[in-house]
Amino acid sequence: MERKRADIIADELEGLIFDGTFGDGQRLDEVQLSERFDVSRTPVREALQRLSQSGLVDQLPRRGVFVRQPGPIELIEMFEVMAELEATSARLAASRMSDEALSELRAINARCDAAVEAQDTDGNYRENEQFHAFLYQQSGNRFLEQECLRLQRRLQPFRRAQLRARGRLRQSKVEHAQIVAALHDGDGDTAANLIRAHVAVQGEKFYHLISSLKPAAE
Amino acid sequence: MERKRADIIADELEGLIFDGTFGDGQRLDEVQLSERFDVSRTPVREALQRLSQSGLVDQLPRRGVFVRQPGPIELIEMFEVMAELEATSARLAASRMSDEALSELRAINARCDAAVEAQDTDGNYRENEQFHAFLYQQSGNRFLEQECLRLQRRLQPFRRAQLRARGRLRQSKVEHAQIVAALHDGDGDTAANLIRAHVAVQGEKFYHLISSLKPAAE
DNA sequence: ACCAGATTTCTTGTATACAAAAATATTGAC
DNA sequence: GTCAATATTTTTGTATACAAGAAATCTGGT
Repeated sequence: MERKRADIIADELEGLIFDGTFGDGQRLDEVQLSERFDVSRTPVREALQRLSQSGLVDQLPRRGVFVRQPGPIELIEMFEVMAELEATSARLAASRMSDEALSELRAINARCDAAVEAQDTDGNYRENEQFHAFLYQQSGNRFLEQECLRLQRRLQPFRRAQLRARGRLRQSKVEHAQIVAALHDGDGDTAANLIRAHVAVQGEKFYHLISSLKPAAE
Repeated sequence: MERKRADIIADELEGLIFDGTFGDGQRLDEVQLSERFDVSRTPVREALQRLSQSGLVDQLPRRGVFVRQPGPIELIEMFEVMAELEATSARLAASRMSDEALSELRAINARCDAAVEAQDTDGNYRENEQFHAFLYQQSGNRFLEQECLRLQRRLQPFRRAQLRARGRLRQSKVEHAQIVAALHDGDGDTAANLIRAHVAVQGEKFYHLISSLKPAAE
């Protein structure tokens, strides 16, 4: 059993916001939700508070909570920050990671490549996440690791959306290989620059994706 | 009136944790706190949840919440991340900030220097915070700005503690001047490196401060 | 018909009541 | 006296009840 009802509800709501079931600006009614999840308002309120702190909803006092989907500009900004945090991870990892860790990274990357070859989108996504998470860990800075994971989680749905962009997978594979090489050489600055570009490009791709869709939506 | 009781309590508790009234590992009893603030358990619980998300307390299911003061290692880690985020701010600001903004920055820095000369510790602290906050803003990345402010707030009590270190103020003044100069030149990389060192040194100073105190405490 | 003020309804924020789980105390066997 | 099993107490998590603020509706005047 997961810890508390409030936590389950928070995760559930997070998913519903991520997958767009609750659109931007939509009000989340406490009683409606409590009926939906068949609990009282108390755990629902706790869950909503959590989402509010995560920035997924805005909580206006005495007014209610409203879904707050990041717009294209904010997304670019978030990817920009993510790129910097990951770059820092890589730079630190380059000087701190052991030979065993490097082997482990290669192994993860190999699984990632294999998934690409097998057209296994889900598998590739998982291993790719692993690749990045492993780098956070190897930065040797636990706090940095936590912050990276937090932001990665937040950007997850958007990453996933643009993963299908044509040719992105091949390109990503090449970039990963370059990153591993830089880490092998202990060249922190190169690794940092590579990762920065690798992550930032996702934000840009997503931006273009959005822009091309926006006119159609109106 | 501040938004809700829960918010007031959260801020109050935050202060009590920051100033050390509640030490590391101490359990925060819901009923005790509700009596102390003369409210029911409900707003207290909401406040505790907020602190839990901010990382100021650990919340063990069905066990209670416990104060979680960062140890020296974690502090260094946090300062390291802060340094990177600020470095990014500076780098972006160097290419994005206008001439008017640069003037404004100079003005803030002048007030900061004046406070140093006047031995006005509090004033200097405020203006110094302003200086940094202004740079976050000038990064042109709102998300980055928010993240910087969040972490700055978290590290506030520790910054303050080591601010009195002998000669630090003078040194800090010089560093600020260098940073302004780099921004004037639009030299983002130099500005980033300067800021990174400027912030990271605080973490190191604090580490040494702690280390020298630790033996005495035992 | 339209607007201002009052009234009602609805929703959030807080208090209290209850349930379940963990910590503590108690009792009994060896 | 010590340990273990059980009973009691505490404390957290959840449900419900109540209060107060905001939105919506109604009413009367122009």
